[in-house]
Amino acid sequence: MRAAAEQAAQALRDEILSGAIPSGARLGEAELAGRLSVSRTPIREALSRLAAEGLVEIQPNRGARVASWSSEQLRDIFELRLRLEPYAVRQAVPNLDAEQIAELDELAAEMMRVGKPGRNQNLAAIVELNRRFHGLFIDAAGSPPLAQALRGVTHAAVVTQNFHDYAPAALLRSLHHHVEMVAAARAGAGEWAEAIMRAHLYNARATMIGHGPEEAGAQEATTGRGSEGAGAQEATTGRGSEGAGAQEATTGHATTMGVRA
Amino acid sequence: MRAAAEQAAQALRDEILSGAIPSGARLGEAELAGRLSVSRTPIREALSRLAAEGLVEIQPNRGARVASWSSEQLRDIFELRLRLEPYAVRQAVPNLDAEQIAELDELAAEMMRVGKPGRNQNLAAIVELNRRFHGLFIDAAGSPPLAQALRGVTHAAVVTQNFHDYAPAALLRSLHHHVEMVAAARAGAGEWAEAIMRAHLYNARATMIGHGPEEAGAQEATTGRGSEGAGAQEATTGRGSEGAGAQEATTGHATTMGVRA
DNA sequence: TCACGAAAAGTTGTATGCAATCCTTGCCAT
DNA sequence: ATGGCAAGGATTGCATACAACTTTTCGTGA
Repeated sequence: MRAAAEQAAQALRDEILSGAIPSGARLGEAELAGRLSVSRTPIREALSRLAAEGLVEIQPNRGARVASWSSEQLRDIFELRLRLEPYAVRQAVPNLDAEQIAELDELAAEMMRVGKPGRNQNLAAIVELNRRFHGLFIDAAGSPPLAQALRGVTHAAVVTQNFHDYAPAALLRSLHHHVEMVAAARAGAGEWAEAIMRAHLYNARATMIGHGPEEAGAQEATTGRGSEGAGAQEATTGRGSEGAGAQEATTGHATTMGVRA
Repeated sequence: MRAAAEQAAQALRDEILSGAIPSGARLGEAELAGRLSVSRTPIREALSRLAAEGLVEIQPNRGARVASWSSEQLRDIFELRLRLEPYAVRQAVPNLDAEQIAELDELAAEMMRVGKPGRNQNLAAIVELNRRFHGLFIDAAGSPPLAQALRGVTHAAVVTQNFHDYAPAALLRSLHHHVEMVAAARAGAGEWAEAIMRAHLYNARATMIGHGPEEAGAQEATTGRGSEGAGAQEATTGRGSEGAGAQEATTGHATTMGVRA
């Protein structure tokens, strides 16, 4: 897979993560092919890749849609992140060189800048910055299997984590966590960074899906629980999508994207 | 993706997991297409899927190979499994119904049968049984994100875990773990099952890659560590592969498959 | 003899055409 | 009026043809 397919995948990734294409929206192959000026073949390739990353869901003979997550799945995702990401950060800290720490510093600072309440608060920009921030730590952990396991859920969660639902106080906490994490990394204190990451995730989870692990009364007697069948229940989110006018959609931030129920 | 592609993916998965196709072997699209009697298109689709699962590695413009893991990656994989799979088992236990427990029982018993030392010890069969055993627990945990994260590493590890390297005593321990896990599940004792799974993984890791976490002296100053570039360093494992004579290869168990360095 | 380079063969990447499946719309019977 | 059914349209899945890249091989010159 190269040039066309990779490019198409990246374009779609950006559009999805930025919210230009709302979650649940249908992704017709012909439409995408026309819009991105490539054939359907690389489009299919790209959709496969994004499906593997968890960004889109493919149903046989029925096309692809932008993925969406139930609040239950969201709980699962955070449970997973809590189990892996603090560990990843601890492993990463000793591996970080000066350049990487500088980049983390820059990212954290930039997020503080664009996230500061008031006008010209650019929440959409945070999504991408945040993704790079977490991604840098994950890569630096130096464990490809760990990175692969986390990629999907950070993508997924980050998309959902559209920061629009953040209460101002929680958002500020989150941004300060980033800064503190950089400080911990610079000090070479892996366990410090790990602790902050854990707090970071708890904070995010609390705003995302009511707080607490809800450990008790969790099973609620869902008998078999048929593995993982496609659970996209008619999420046809607007978007008439006549002609090739997808440009102006880029500006509109989706408000409650990702969360299904 | 359906019929042809799914079928091709399953066929390749089986051949890889059973060891019929040795790790590191090249997977030419044309050859596979001819052998499985489908076009190259579904083959590419299948390879993409398997790459997402971590079973094959794709290098742009250079084709696909059966994945192989360095002993360092193997350590990473077990670190990941240790972090996720015991938890998965604990979550799964309350969800298991009688039928599933019966199936687990059957699988554990069957593994004891075919794994018992002596002649007609069928090690190849254990790989598949073991995969189903672990997979059943993982699915029953009821967390699609968790399942996806684990799928890759259990696949990978199970492939490597070809049981040929097991010392007889370690293999027996492993088989007894399965039986005990079923007992714990039947008793509804999630924490018991969790503990056994943890021991199970430690035991596997010890035979796989020298024991111990090797926590100290782990960083060994690998400076940048360029994210995740393709690190398949000429693993051209024999297999002249003239003509379409891939049938007889099905019988030969690869002896030290998966482990690269 | 070795190194460098170019051509050729083989393989992957992309585009397009056709077949199969699914969804929609309209009609008919109850 | 509502439910079921069939035909049409639209979309996905697969196959094949062509283009681009990579690797190998053979030849030439130092």
